[in-house]
Amino acid sequence: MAKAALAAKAPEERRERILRATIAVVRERGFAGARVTDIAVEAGTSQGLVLYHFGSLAGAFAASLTLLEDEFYEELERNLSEVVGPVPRLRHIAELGAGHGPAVGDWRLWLELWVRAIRDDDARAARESLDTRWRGALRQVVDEGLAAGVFAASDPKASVLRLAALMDGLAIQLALADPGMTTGKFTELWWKSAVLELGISPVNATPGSQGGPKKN
Amino acid sequence: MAKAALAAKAPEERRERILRATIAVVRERGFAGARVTDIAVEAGTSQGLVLYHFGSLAGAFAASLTLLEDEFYEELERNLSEVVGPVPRLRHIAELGAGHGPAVGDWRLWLELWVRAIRDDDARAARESLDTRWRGALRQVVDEGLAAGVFAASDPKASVLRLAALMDGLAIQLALADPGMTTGKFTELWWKSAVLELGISPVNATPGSQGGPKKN
DNA sequence: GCCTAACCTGAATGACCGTTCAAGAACCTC
DNA sequence: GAGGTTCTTGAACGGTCATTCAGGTTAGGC
Repeated sequence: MAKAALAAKAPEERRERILRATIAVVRERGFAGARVTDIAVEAGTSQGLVLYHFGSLAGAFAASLTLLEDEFYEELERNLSEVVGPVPRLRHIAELGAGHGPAVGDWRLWLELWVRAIRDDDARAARESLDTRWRGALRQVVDEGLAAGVFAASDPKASVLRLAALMDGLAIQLALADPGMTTGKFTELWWKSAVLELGISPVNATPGSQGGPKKN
Repeated sequence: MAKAALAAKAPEERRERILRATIAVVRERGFAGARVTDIAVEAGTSQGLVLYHFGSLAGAFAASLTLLEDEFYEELERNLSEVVGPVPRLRHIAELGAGHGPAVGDWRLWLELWVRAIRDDDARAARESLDTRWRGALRQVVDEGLAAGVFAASDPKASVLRLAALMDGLAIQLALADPGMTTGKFTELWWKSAVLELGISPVNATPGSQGGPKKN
């Protein structure tokens, strides 16, 4: 019985292991450089199995995207639930981009996804969904702050769009290790914009005011 | 004599034609999908010649990047010189991203370059140089406005960084045809940020105040 | 008008890599 | 525990390129 249960799970576990391997390889080599063999080796199985489960390399890519989506969402939720109150949450978001959390902070993977989304429908859908969720989370924090009276925004939707886009733009420079861009700068540049955009008062805007002691 | 001059130029012209073809093909199919044959066909020559001039496909990519750089810079200069005064110039920049000018507005090509820059040194250098120039141009406009007293910025460098990054971030959505993102929205979202970031007074901030009649 | 060097071509080469396949292992059902 | 289904493997296949090459063409120097 125990053996049976274990066995029943094994194929499913293997499948997932392959999906994770796919993501890892894409992260490492990009979509363009990811080979079936790389994935098989990374997952500790054979090429054959990768194709057995997903039909083709493209199939493996597509399937790995939905895993990515799920994990991104889950991690985002977990991350934001750690912190309470609109200002600290927003600050937390500012710091999220700087590399907290493997899925969220993985900007190079994001770049890969964007480019793939130009020509691949699965990637396009995944990226769109990911982005929508991400903006939704940001929007939620903004609404909280608005309701609490600590944020002010005449057009919250536009503000969210801008803040999300700014983060992507800064992320490019972080991902490409632009000289002069660091995680610290990333956080502060974005935070300053958020303060400006949402009319956060200087009293609340100090990073140290609600978080632990921090030196940026 | 005339014949000689023409002949002397022919190989060089062909070379350049190949470089332009390379850019065109990358734009169309991406770096990952660009084949030597595609380039040869696009340029109206043979595969052999592409390799003869550039040694390898990667060589053709690299060489085409420097052409891209030059043309980008040239076009940027030309574009900005068309308009006089800091506010109209900044407004012009806001509209630049929305597709004016083939090199500047070509956001998909930009995405391709970013991803290639993750792993290719030539692309990395090209992208960095391109970005530096771009930020420099923006910085120049900002400084003009500061000197004229129509802009206010406590940290111009940071403002430029943010405005440049915001444009990249918005560009991603434009490039990927995100539902709800249009060239008009792109321009207005960026412009609003610029107004906020640079403390442009509402009197100056109205798009129509210095340009032709416009409805956004 | 030859000679040499630069240009140019497209067919041949060979490596790489996705996919197929034949065979076997594992395991569930009855 | 026999039969059948699901999983798993790795070798073999075949197609797709980048690159090489052998052989032209062109043109400028002499």
